[in-house]
Amino acid sequence: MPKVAKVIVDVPSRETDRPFDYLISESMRGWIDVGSRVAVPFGRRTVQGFVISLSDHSELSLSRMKPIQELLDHLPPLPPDLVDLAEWMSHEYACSTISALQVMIPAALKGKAERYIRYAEPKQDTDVAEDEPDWYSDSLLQLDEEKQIIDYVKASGPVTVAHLDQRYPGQSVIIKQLLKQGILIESQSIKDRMKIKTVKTVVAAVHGEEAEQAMASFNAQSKRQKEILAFLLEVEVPIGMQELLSTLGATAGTVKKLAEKGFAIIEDVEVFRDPYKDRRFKASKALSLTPEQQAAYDRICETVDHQAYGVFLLHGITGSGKTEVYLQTIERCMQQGRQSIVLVPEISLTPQMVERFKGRFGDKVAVLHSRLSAGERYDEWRRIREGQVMVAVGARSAVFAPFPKLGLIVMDEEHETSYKQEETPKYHARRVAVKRAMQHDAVVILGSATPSLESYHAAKSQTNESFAPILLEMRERPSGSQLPKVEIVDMREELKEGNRSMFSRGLHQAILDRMERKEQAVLFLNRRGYATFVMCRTCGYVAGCPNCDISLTYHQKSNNMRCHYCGYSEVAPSVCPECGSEHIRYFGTGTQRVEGELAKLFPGIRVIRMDVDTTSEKGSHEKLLQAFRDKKADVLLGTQMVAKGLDFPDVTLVGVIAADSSLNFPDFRAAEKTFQLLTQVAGRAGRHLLPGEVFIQSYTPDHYSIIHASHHDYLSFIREELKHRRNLSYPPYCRLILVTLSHENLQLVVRMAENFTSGLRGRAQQRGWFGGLDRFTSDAFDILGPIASPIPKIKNRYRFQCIVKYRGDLDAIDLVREITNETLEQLRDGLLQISIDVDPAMMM
DNA sequence: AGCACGCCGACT
DNA sequence: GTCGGCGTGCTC
Repeated sequence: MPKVAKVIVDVPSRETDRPFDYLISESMRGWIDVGSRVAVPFGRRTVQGFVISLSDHSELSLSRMKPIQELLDHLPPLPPDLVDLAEWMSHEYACSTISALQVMIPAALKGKAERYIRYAEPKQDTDVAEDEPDWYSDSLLQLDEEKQIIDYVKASGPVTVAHLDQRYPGQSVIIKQLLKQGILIESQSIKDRMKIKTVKTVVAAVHGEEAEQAMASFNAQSKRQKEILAFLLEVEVPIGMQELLSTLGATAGTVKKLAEKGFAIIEDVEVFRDPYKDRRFKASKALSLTPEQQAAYDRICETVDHQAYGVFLLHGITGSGKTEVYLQTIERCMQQGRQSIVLVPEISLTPQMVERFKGRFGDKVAVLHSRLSAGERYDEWRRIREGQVMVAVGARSAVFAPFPKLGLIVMDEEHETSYKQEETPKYHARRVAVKRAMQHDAVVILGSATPSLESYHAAKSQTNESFAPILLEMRERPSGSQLPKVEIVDMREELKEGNRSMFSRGLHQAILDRMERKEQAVLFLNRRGYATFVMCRTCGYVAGCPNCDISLTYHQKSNNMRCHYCGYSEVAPSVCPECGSEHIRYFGTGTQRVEGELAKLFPGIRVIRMDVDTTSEKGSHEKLLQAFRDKKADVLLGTQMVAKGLDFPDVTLVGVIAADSSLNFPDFRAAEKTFQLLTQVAGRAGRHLLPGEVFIQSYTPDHYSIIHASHHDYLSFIREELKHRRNLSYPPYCRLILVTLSHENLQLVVRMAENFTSGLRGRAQQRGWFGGLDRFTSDAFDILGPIASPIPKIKNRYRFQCIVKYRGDLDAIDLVREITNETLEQLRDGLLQISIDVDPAMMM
């Protein structure tokens, strides 16, 4: 039996990001496992840690090792495969192992040390006894207080430091002294943030003849007890204390008496907080599949039935019934005794979505989402860990659901950027899902109407560099309904003809029509963030970087425009360099402005506005949508968030105010994002009985992303976009790492950023990464920057960034990490922060 | 991250 | 002369 445990301690620092060896005491052997959560002494405090492996040996001598102090859970919170996955993540995303482990478990298990104080029983022949005169000789006043504290601790047993501080305020000095003298002793143990909720249950402890004897033993006075026992004998199974008391009108004292006599047993039983306890879910049965659905399902099942690893990219237009394919594949897995994970973007984890899974699989489903309380989340997670459910539905982090026999991971809307975590560890759930599927010989289904370029390219090229999904297509809607007609409106024409408003005449008229017909409209303002770009309203010209082909960001203070990839900058023009028009200015419209304009142009119009301001409150998101569903408004006006997962029967008009604002967002994915957004929006209208109409307003109406979106033509779009990416060498033709350095001192951070890039460049040169080695461009490795970050200062810290471009087969992550460590060592002031973002979703 | 050890300024 | 400032180094 192993005596040594390698433990990753919960101390977030670079120096402690490695295993520490601990002895497993005799009594704990056999209980400690890989994935166990333990309390260990670390320095002079106690911290939480995770066992990542067991061993019989250690580099350290026995005497230098400390024993594990405490085992914190009955069942290790992490199965071994997740421990392996955490180590993989720490390499792939250049994050600490502890941060990877922490993201896998619910917040409730993030235990912190609590300090306890108890009285040290004086031993007859120790120094403590001899020291006594010493501390008795202090001033009488203090002596009195000391005595009080000692007596209190003696009487009440171990108490927390916090409690003692509260009871004897301002006397921490005395307590410290007593600790120093060894009269009081301090200990620490890990306390979870959340307690397991229990409920008292009662069950009869006697049966048959015994029970008869017991029943006979009651006298007139103990009539109540007799009643209770009779009841318990009848129900046989344990019954909740509350239920027992209320049905019989008895009191807890009576039941306790019965238990004391040994006739009944009162037990604490764990209960699970069920967030969907009061909801009724309409049971649903498997629908019959269309030929397309059937073909996809059959192909996937082939792999599922072999219990082999496989990734499928299910490309199906909006309304083609992808969810039904997921549901039936999950069913198939379940029949084989294997569990499934369903990942959905947080924003579409709506009650309707949950209903589909609960309706089909009932209480075999656990749901994990951010709106749950920490306790509810913890309980749902435990139902997974303890094998009580077969399906986990949730956002990004549900990819870590600790199932024993994982058979399937479904990732719906796989192109969504919310699958990339923006905080450390900055993982992408898609990559993690693929990795987990490999570990488990499981299947991944990536579903989307507009697959990401990464996934589509991987499927087409079948270079198994990262993963090579099998492409499955679904082009029809089971309902047979047609995709709506999309009209592109050229806003330059509108301006030319004297319409300076933000609504084209066509859209204006369409809104009036809906108000008259009592139908509804969704207006969509696809503005992302604050970044402003410079655009000509006459000809649609947008100032872009000559090197990077992304829009330049306008800076008001200096009146210049900059590229936040490579640092190129030029003065903002006052007339359009293309057509000479003076209608050139920075561009950006807020939802409030649109709302004001609507009120002005359409008297009496009822608008629900949905943006970060109106949805910051918990639950407000759903409330607003419900209000709109109840027809409390004519128009729903919002940003991205209105585009997803919405399905309103009375919406017959969708308007995109300005497709340009997302198209010219300074990011190489701007066109892709625009296409996805527009396709999604276009798919929203007219899904029901009423035919739908879509207006897309733009100053660059001939851009391929707008044209192809209007024809619902994914293939043409992706061909064109892939060509662009290849020409400029952006993903999926290379990989990127975004490195951001920050410090309060501007000069310092500039210098360190330069040191970092030159260090990186030098080392890459040594490895021969520069030069004409690769397939598409001149270099296999390139560094852009350093330049000021798009947000150059956050919380008084100046930020500089650089972008590392590299061919996927180079271990650039390792090199970046190495140089990061060296840079941090150059300036050991603890104030320099370097953040590494592998495969960044947003380059900000 | 904490926490202690360790070596230089303004106070009883 | 001491309290305490935070630089530096370590935690199995």
